[in-house]
Formats: sequence, structure tokens, C-alpha cells
Amino acid sequence: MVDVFRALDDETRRTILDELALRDGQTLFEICSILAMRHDLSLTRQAISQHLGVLESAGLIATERRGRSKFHYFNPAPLADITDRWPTEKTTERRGPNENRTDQPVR
Amino acid sequence: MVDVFRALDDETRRTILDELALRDGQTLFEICSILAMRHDLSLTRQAISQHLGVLESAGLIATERRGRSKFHYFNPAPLADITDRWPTEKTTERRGPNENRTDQPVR
DNA sequence: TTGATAGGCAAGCGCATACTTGCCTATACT
DNA sequence: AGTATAGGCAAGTATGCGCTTGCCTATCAA
Repeated sequence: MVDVFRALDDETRRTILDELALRDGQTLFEICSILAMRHDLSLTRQAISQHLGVLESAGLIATERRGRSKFHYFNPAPLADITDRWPTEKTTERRGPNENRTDQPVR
Repeated sequence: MVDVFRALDDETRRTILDELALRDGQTLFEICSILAMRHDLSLTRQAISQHLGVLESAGLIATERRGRSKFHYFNPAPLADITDRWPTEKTTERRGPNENRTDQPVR
């Protein structure tokens, strides 16, 4: 199991998420060619496959196998772990003010 | 310069942000004792100092020096880099629908 | 069946990162 | 002055991570 923070700490994985957000349901080979063409990333298929494994382990992508192809879908749900942990003005408006935040001395 | 994603990829640094969110403006020694007392983290002062350096380099904390003390303040602004890059339902309501997101075939 | 396509598994390499250790500077107190 | 406090700098170690290489399995078409 990989947490969201580690999964996001890699520019290649972030670019993969970008591309899946633009066009969902791509296969490993499609992602490989797009990374090579549009991002000048000359990585091996196995490298990309491992990145996809990390992203899936973190819950950021879901996969579906049909025949010999495997389709990858972006799932932004785990990103809520970040905004829930440190709410900012933009992410609090549906949850109300944060009542846990105080400025009391420790102890 | 450290980006937000790398800075967040460490549980100790995330805990530091938690504590600064609870009580802002703490010094290095205060953070050290709180991590030891409330989180069972037995790290050296230098380790914590390096973590604070990473967080500051990522813009997640601001510092202010007075006398021989240095106070640390949580700045959640860089977290917007994450929600802006992959908008979710909760983070889009002030920016309107994302018009860049399409499902057109590539090329 | 034979061959091509789509992907998986596992070992190994190199480098980055977290942490320690040791020493140093600067501010405050007596 | 002398001493304690708050923090910084730099080198060394060790584990983790990204990536490659090599080989293997499964599906589809001829």
C-alpha cells in the first residue's frame, strides 16, 4: 500500500495523472507513447508500468482488464486526504469552519 | 527549491504541519518536544531542523527570527498547486467547470 | 500451430534522501 | 568576562526509490 503523498512525489506519475485526466481509460502502451511524444520522456515500458502500479496502489487510478488490454482510469478521490488534512479557504466552504484549529498553548 | 509534492512525502513533515496548524509560530525546540511527547518521534534536533528547511523551501512554512529564536508559521498556499492541477468537485466551485478536460482521441 | 501483441515478475544498479554525529555561531543571562 | 540557550553547517551512513535488463505468461490473428 502506497499513500497519496508518495504517489504524487514523482513528476512522471503526475504527468500520467494529467494525461489520464485529459483522456481516461488508456492502456499501458498508449500512455507510453503519449509520454514519449508529448513529454519527451524516454522511459521503458516497465518503468511506466511500475509507476502505474504505484498510482493504483495509492488508489489514484482504477484498472479494468479486457482481453489482453488493461485500461487505466483516473480516480481523484484520494486527493481529498490532502485537502481534508489541511483545509484551506477553498476546500472548507462545504464543510464549515474548522473547529479543531486553535491557538491555545500546549498542555 | 523543493516542490510541494516532495515536501509532503514524509510523515514527519506532515506531522509538523499538523502541529503548526494547531498552534502556529512555534520554535524549533518546541516542535522537537511536541514531536517527542505527542508522536513518539525520537529524532535529533538537526533532523527536525532539516525537515523545517525542506518545508520552508517548499513555501509551506514561513519563518521569522527574533533574538535567538526562530518562529515557524504554516502557510497552506502552496497546497493550491495540488487542487489546481487536478480539480475535484470540492475545489472547482469557485473556478467554474474545467474547460480543458476533454475526452477526445489523441492526435 | 506459429507469430505478434499486451502486459507481468524479479533481480540488479545508481542515486537521492532521512538521519546522525561533531563542531561552530549568535543571542541572552549573571 | 563566562555560561547557557537557540540554532546552523558539513560530512558520513544507510535505506529507499526510479529505472533498466532479461525472461515469462496470456490473448488475438494468420
